Amino acid sequence: MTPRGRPRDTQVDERVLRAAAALIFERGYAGLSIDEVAEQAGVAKTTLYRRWPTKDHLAVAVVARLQADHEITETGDIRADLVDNLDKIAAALNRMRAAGGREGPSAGVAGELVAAAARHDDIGELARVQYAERNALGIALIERARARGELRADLDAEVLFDQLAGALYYRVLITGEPVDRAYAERLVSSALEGSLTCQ
Amino acid sequence: MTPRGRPRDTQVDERVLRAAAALIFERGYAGLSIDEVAEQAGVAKTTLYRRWPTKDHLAVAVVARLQADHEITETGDIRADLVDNLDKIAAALNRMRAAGGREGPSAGVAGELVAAAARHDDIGELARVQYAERNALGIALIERARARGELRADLDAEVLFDQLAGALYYRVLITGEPVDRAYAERLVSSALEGSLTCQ
DNA sequence: CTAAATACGAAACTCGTGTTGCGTAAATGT
DNA sequence: ACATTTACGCAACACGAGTTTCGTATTTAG
Repeated sequence: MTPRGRPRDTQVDERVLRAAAALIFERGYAGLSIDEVAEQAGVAKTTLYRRWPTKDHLAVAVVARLQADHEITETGDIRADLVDNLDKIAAALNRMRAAGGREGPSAGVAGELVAAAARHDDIGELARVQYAERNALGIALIERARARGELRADLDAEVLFDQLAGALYYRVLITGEPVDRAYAERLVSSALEGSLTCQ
Repeated sequence: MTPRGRPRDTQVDERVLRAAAALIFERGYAGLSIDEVAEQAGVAKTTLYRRWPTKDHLAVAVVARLQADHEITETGDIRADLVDNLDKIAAALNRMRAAGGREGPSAGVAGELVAAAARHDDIGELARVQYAERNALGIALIERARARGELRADLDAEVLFDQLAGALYYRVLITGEPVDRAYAERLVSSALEGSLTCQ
């Protein structure tokens, strides 16, 4: 069941993604020019647009290749497991934030990707599926700790994970504050131990 | 100390912002065309660019006018106070999300504004100051509840507020899930009560 | 009244994204 | 072989953001 016409040149994808990655990580999202990518990849612009219909789609493809979806580690200690997985999320966010040689509090490429998902339904749908999968893994991790008796029985696992991951994204995208392992530890402590005086 | 030359026509700001607001709320961010705004406002494009140097700046000005910064209410019951203030944040997010007649899980204009803050340092700086003020109000609210003895003494107020606000932004910008008062209540319950089995 | 300073308006311009039309290349089915 | 289908490359194009140039209008300083 090979398709009818001339097959696509598989080298095109590789060369374009490589050139685009070089540009986006050197000059940032605004410095990523489609014409320049096409030229550096030695490919016609029309060929490029056949694969990625907009600059946003191309940028998402570039970043997606580099975010090797991190494996979830599980030691059996929920505190350590949560810190570890949040730290991996934070690392991925920091990589995107730093693209383009940026330093300050700006969200960098991470902010552009949020807009890309808001602009194009297909990108948004794809991203939400990925996030849903990651959320499900985190929730499952929490549920298993609850089954072991580490966590309280009436816990809201979905909300708990939103609180943890959400705080990281909030700082990177909104307030511009740094996120690192130390922050992940504060976060997990606060969420697990609660804030009410002892009941 | 009036400045030297011809004074600016104050009607220009009003007419431009009104025209831009109409366009952005009817057609969304992509449907906001500078040429069209200038035409509908009866103003030359150069005049418009003298006030707002980019489309992003204009869009931020439009949205900023509509987000009458909500007053913080305080009843003395920290649970009710947090739910109330989170609900106001959620309402503002939902307004931005719905601009342009959008319905689905997309972040809508909210996503574009995140990117605008990432692209332009001055917008980012302005936004971060606003967020810092709002965070400070939330943290102060929490601190007063702690002083009253409602909350535990060793609590991390900064992280607690990140958890609450962050979960809202996470759902709107990232996972696309809805945020409403019911969710705010789940959120506050989870954060206040913690997740560990009783210590 | 005159000069300097600033604002407004109109038109032409640059630049980047994305599209279109057309000629050519490489595969399949009969 | 030959028609069909799809991919590639090239050039021209449409469109919107943002800039530049220049003429005109309105204000203050002297």
